[in-house]
Amino acid sequence: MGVYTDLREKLISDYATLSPQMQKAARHILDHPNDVALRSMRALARAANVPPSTVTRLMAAIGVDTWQQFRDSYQNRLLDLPASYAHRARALQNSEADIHRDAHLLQSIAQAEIANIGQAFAPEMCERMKDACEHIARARQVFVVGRGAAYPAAYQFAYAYRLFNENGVLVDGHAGAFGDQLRGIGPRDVLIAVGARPYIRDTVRAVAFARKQHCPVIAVCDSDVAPIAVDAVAKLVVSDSSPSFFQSFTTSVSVMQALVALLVARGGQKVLQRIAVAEEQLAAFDTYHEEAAPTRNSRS
Amino acid sequence: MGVYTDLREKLISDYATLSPQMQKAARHILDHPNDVALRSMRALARAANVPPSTVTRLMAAIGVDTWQQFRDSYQNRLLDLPASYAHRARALQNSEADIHRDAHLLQSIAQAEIANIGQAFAPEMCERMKDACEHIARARQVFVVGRGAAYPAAYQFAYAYRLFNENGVLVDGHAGAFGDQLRGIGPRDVLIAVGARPYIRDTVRAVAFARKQHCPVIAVCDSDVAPIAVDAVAKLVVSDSSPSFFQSFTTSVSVMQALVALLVARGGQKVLQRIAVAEEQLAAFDTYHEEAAPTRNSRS
DNA sequence: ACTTTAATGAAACATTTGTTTCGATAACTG
DNA sequence: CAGTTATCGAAACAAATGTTTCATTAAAGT
Repeated sequence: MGVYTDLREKLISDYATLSPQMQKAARHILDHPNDVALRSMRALARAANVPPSTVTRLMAAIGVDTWQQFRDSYQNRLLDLPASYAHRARALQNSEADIHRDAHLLQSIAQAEIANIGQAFAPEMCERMKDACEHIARARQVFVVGRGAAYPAAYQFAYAYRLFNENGVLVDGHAGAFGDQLRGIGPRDVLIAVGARPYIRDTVRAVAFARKQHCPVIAVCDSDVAPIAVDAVAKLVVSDSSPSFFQSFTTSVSVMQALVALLVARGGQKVLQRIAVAEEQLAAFDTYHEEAAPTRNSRS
Repeated sequence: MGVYTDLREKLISDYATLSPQMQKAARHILDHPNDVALRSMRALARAANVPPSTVTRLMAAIGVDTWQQFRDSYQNRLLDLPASYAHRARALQNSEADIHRDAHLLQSIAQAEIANIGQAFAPEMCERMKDACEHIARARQVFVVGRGAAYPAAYQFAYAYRLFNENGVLVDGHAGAFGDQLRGIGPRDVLIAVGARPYIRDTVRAVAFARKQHCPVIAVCDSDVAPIAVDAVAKLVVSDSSPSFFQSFTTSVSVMQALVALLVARGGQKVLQRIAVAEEQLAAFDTYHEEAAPTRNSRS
């Protein structure tokens, strides 16, 4: 069981000295250790976008004679892990509390997240998501509102959406301009409102205002009868149950992301091109960090 | 096609009707399920003292088309993907594309989310989260930085953290004050940086600056060798793989939330009281919508 | 500028893989 | 008993795997 850690550590410590292509391979291995254990070397190379020879060379570079050796150590790691996620959590529940309380809490969180995702992507919800997309695709302007803990979900959608459409508005109420941003909202627009109990007044007001202007509302919330879901054309109900003290909006983020994915899939090639343009612009603005060129002369 | 529900059950129930040699193979499979997932069919046959053809025949006998299918289900069990999801997704893949393409996409997203959560909350990562909490709990000030798509994760943490501690700073670079917000950062503070490839320059710069000031860094990122993870005291690696076009930061949000939960658990009663106070304040500011009193005649 | 070196991907290579074929053997049936 | 069937394993097969080779290219050194 020590073999695995050694190889992984070696991969990390030697990373800087590796050639660019080997870095690509090493990185994929570090990020997808299970691929090493379960898939073939060639399959891994394909996934990493690297010729098979590079992987072989990488083995030599980190002092491993053969891919089989490397793979074995990763398989052992898999075998050391308790078999099942559910089993893991259950086992922890039965163990002494003090040392494992943290671990138990984390496992509970993970379990809750998975359960929430499962509910949010149940068949009926998927149908509702598709309906929601129809409305969004037809809309003149797409407003998104989410305050407090729900803000990340709203932001996430607005950020991604703006990469391929210019008619998205994140109603974030900066500088108190909460009302301003909704000015002009009407029947041909759509408002996506994110919130869960306790509902934040601003969000409820925004929904009420939109409804009064006959603007269709898509509600991402915790109940079919949530105040922001009344008369909504699509109610995307996400469970926010969490063992932690706070309500969990992570599932809302997932749902918002799924909406974006649906829109992109619907938009086809044209949307992809727009995204490419947006990315170019970001690169031109020097937004992204250029990865360090592999230090050639810094080898040990 | 057909009975994917549980191949192991099928093996057990049909065991009596199988030919002696097939029973030998079946028995070995039942006794050594991991061999199915990790080793080759021929290797398994050797271990079971059976010619390869027997295994192939066994597959046909239990109604499985190909060894690959069989092996996949055992690999999934190892990876602990909830079976229902894997199967649902696979079933949809085989269905007519046009109507179900959206459904398939959504199922893939759900599946990916669950897999990502599973990885992020693997035992080793849980250890790292606990380490990270130690640093946060000791810190004089807690800085959080995340730009672009990673912003929701950073925001989520800052928002929740501020409910029970006043030493949290969300480095969001509003009004270009990106540098200002990091002024005074030092060895007794901690910087939590969230980001994935492509890394946004601001985030990388923030990390570099913090490191120069000898401030410990907690990196929530997509790789052990991410630029923002260099020399980090805790590297929380979250996979951002997603079938959608965009990288998925939902797992990062989950991890950030888990950090908060750990901190709250660690803080005990005192923290809970502070949260109660914070909520009272919010209520006093009229932040929350008062739910309509259940109208008497609107019984469910 | 030229030489030397390192890096890279395509192709070739020998194995190994999962599957199929086919003759041999055993078991059962009439 | 003969004849049919079911079972089995060796061999053949195409497809894949992991590795090595080699020519080409890009970078460093002189």
